[in-house]
Amino acid sequence: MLLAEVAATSDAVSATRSRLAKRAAIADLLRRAATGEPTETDQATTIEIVVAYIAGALRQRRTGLGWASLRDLPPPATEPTLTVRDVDAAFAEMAALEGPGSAQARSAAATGLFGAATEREQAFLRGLVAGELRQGALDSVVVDAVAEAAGVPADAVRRAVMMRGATGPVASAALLADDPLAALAEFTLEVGRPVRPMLAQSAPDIGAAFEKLGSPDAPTELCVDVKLDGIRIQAHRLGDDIRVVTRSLDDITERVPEIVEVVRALPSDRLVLDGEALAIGQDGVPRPFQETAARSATREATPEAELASQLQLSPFFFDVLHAGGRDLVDAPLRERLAVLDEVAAPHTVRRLVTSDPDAAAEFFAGALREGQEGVVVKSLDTPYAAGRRGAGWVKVKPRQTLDLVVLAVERGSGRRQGWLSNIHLGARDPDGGFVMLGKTFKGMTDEMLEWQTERFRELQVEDNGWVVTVRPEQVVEIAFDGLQRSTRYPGGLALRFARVLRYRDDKSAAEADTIETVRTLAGF
DNA sequence: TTCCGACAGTGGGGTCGCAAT
DNA sequence: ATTGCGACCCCACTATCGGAA
Repeated sequence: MLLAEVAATSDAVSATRSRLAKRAAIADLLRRAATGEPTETDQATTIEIVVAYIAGALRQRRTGLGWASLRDLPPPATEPTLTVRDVDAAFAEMAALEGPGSAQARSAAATGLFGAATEREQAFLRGLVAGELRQGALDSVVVDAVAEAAGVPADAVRRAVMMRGATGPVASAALLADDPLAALAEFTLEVGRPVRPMLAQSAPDIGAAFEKLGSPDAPTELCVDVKLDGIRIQAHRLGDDIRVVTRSLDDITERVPEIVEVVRALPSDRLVLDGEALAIGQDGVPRPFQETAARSATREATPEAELASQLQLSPFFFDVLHAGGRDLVDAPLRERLAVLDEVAAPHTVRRLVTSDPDAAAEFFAGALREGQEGVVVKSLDTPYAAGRRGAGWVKVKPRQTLDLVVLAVERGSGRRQGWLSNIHLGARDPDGGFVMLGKTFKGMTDEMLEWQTERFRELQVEDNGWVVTVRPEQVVEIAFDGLQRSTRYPGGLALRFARVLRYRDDKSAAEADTIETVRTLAGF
């Protein structure tokens, strides 16, 4: 199959806002991809590549190519000749390059590939490399399209994808099998093969979380887990063979020997566990997320690094998908927790099971006093809905706010093209001026974007084509999750997950919060 | 007919590893 | 040694479509 056909489908997908029409266009592409290659193997490969590309991704996890390396492209070809397998082979080659001179070799390979692409194909490839296709369809829509093309229920495909941890192999199986449903049914949980993790929704407070999960009439018993501020881990154990992966199913086994040891010492030798890993201080208090992130991102535990850091990650498990030969994905949480306590104690997350929102609120407050991030409220009746932001789990975190001053605005892109979008935030310095603490584009409605575009044009003092600097007069109320150390900003600290609550026209910049207030909040 | 669940989009800060400078 | 880029860890929020109620 030609790359041009995939690009043409991408155009059709972009051109409509209807998800059903997007799905139909992709299903049609997949049907065509499922025929026309010489061998069954080529056929399967082609489907896998097309599934990746039309979902806006390359098959290679890392190519070393990024936005910056595509600034200067060779002149485009006039006729489309590239097949999707040519393109995949080219990226595979680039991904395999390493060592001195690799950047040049990669650049040469990219020039070769892009030089063989037409103008339209170049744009499509650039979108794939940068992960910015913006056609209104990602993996979920493609999964639905696979179902349509194979003539099977979407749930059957979705479930197979969650078990396989990837869409490509599931799509080729469904599209090439004589009996697609039977082929999909063969994708079952396999110990050692990562599964897409179940995600949580969020709620502003415990009461809202209970409302989402409980029955409106009678009190409902719910599980309240402490939410830890670390990295998500999924641990697989098959005898002495242990594997640890992250939320995106990246294998980090080599980086976390201490977690491997914990799992190895558990009483069951066939396990799939879901949990969180983080660094805990000598005092038992969780270390800041930045330290956990640094520890888990360090690839080789060199002896010096080991000595220097002394920082160990501790795993805390909150779910179990398989134990001792028994699959638990479809079992209700209540049952899974009973098994979890048998196989993972004491390395489990602390929890409370209650139907009383007040008791849950007290538990939440206690978790915060311990230095934890918050809680996750869970229905005890739901199965493990992998890979979807299912309604079964709801997280609750505290929210802090500050009144800050807008120092500059950046032009928006994509659907925010034409609007001033991303605002720079400053705290007042009592000695004069403002100290920048970060930026945010979150929490803005279209109406606010419209308003702020006009407002900041009024306050404009400079426009360099990307950033519009403004007179520091507009106060904005910002919500955020916490403060972290920063080397980027002059105050040495930055806001974590800042978002706009509202613009405050009742306050002048002279009444905005000061950098001292922020420092006191941060405690450093 | 209205409501709401699921999805895509729009980017945020920090960290490491790696190649080039 | 420093710098710039790529990849990936954490993520919040709004707009929209289309099926459920």
